[in-house]
Amino acid sequence: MDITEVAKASGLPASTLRFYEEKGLIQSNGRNGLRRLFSANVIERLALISLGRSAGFSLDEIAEMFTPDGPDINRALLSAKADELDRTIEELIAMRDGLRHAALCKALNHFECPKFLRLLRVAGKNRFRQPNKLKEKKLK
Amino acid sequence: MDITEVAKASGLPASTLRFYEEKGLIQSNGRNGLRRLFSANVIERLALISLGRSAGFSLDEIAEMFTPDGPDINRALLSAKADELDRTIEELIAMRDGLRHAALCKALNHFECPKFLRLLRVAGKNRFRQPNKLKEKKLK
DNA sequence: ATAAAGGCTCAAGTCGACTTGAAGTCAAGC
DNA sequence: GCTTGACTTCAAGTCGACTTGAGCCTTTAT
Repeated sequence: MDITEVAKASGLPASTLRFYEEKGLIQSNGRNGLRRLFSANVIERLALISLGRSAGFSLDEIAEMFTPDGPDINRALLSAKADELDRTIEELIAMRDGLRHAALCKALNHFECPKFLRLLRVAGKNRFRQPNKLKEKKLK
Repeated sequence: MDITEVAKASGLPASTLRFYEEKGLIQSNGRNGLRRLFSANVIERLALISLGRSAGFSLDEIAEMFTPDGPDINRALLSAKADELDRTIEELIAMRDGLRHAALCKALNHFECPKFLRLLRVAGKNRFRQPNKLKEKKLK
């Protein structure tokens, strides 16, 4: 596949694909003249990267998880990341429940609503983290 | 409370608290000379902000959700954000299961493992998003 | 054979979320 | 009364993840 086909199939701009290749997250297998050629499985790999990003992992972390630099993959690392996700999932559930409650609750100020506060405190046990923005990317 | 007390209680550096105040995410209620004074409920508000961040919301989104600029809060917005979180949670669950499987699976390459691919595809139905880094912040 | 389309490289720019640094203020202790 | 240390402002810097722009090279259609 050439780069625009991959771009269309994945929804990512070509510039991002070049950037990911430079970072070692994907590989092109050879060139047609100047032009990169990709094998079809790059699409799956991009889906995985995208999923990892939406799970809050950085590109470096994703590379670490899925680009074995040693003889085999780091299973302990994968388990640790899975555990990390479990904690994040709990937080998101608390946040979602808090939002849903706040959308219905009659209290003017959520901070006066004991139910809301309790939902917050459930997630309050966690250590501090800071993920980032979410941008939308339309699929053409 | 003064700014260092808030910093200790929340685990956030004073610089971040000033930054959040400037953005309108928190308020100081008056000054003692030059120095900001905060009321105790700022701690809860910071917990909420922190939770929102870990749920992938930007500071602007959090402000939008929890700083009513009209007569009352935007309940539809809160529901929409809750729905957004539901989709994110599903993705994270798929990712977590994928990671856990990959940590055990004997296949050299995850892309050759049908179980792993199936887990990916579950989350593949979603549109593309891109959150960001997670940094750790120690609580002293 | 030439021009337009689209790929290429490489450097620089952008954006959100902070952080850092310089320079000033002020209350408290010696 | 002067230093010290914790606070203040404001501008500039940083970091990750891309995006954009300039200038160059090919392939393809005319």
